[in-house]
Amino acid sequence: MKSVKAKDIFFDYIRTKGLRITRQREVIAEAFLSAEKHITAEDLHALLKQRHPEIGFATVHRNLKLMCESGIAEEIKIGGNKARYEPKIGREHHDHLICLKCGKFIEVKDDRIERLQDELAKAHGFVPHRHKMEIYGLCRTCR
Amino acid sequence: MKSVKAKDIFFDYIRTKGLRITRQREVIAEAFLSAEKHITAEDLHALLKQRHPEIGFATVHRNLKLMCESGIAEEIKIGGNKARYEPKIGREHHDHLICLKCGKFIEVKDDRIERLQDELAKAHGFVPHRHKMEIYGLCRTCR
DNA sequence: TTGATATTGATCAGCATTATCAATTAACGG
DNA sequence: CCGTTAATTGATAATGCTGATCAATATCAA
Repeated sequence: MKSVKAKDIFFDYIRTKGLRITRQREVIAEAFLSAEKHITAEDLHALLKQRHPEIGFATVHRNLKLMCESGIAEEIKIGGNKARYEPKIGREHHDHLICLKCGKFIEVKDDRIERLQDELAKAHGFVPHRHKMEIYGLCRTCR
Repeated sequence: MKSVKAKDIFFDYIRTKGLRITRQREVIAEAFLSAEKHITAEDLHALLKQRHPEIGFATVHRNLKLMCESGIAEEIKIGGNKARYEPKIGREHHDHLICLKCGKFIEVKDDRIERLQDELAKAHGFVPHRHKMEIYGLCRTCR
């Protein structure tokens, strides 16, 4: 199961770094991995508050960062808004279409674009590591 | 000359909106249009301080926003860092290659990618307005 | 020149995120 | 199982950037 694997990767990362596995880390990782995509630290904290009212916001924040470091999560920043996070394990890289009106996110990927992006970087002497592409417009229901 | 045209567009926009042309607006627009690309509000303010120590940071900030509204400037936000601004008039749309080590920006454009981005949006029922593409990697000198 | 009002500059307010710190708790060795 | 060490937590303060406020000033049409 995807979420189990991701949690294992996270915990392995923690152990490798000499850090510690805590009750909070388990709870936060589980909640994050089964939560809706593109969740904010605030929303994840609110979600956790239901069953674990003792977990503080700073801890949620710290652990989202740590999950990013470990490779199981990715931070997405759109415009100047607050950061959003999505699980990354077992999921392909993708980019986003963003509706200017309702704010909806759609995940997309086009292999031809990916290939051209690599070519473009190399043509300028760059060694590409990662990229970010956002297309803003009006979605089907808002246009 | 490019910068003259841009200033005219800016001032026309100001007049059309019933706003006023001030000494500060002139100075800020000139400095911005001849400054290095990708400048921050802070750096532009520091630059202006040399000859015009009376101009406040808030005014620089406000007028960069206003120049964006008028169409002669564009705001670029990379990651969660402070906003940067670049002149837009007489310049084509472009995207950025960003060096992960030295932070250098390179402007790039690929018509094939642009076309595919439009197709991609339309294929998902989106009406594309604008997009943003950043490729992170190591530049020629840093790799 | 005058009057109406936009602008300025200094400062304050808001926000998301990060740092701080005392108290707690995980992990390890014995 | 116990005790020690140091990472972690939770509350809160600090930071950094951007926007808002407001009295004083400057613009511009009449």
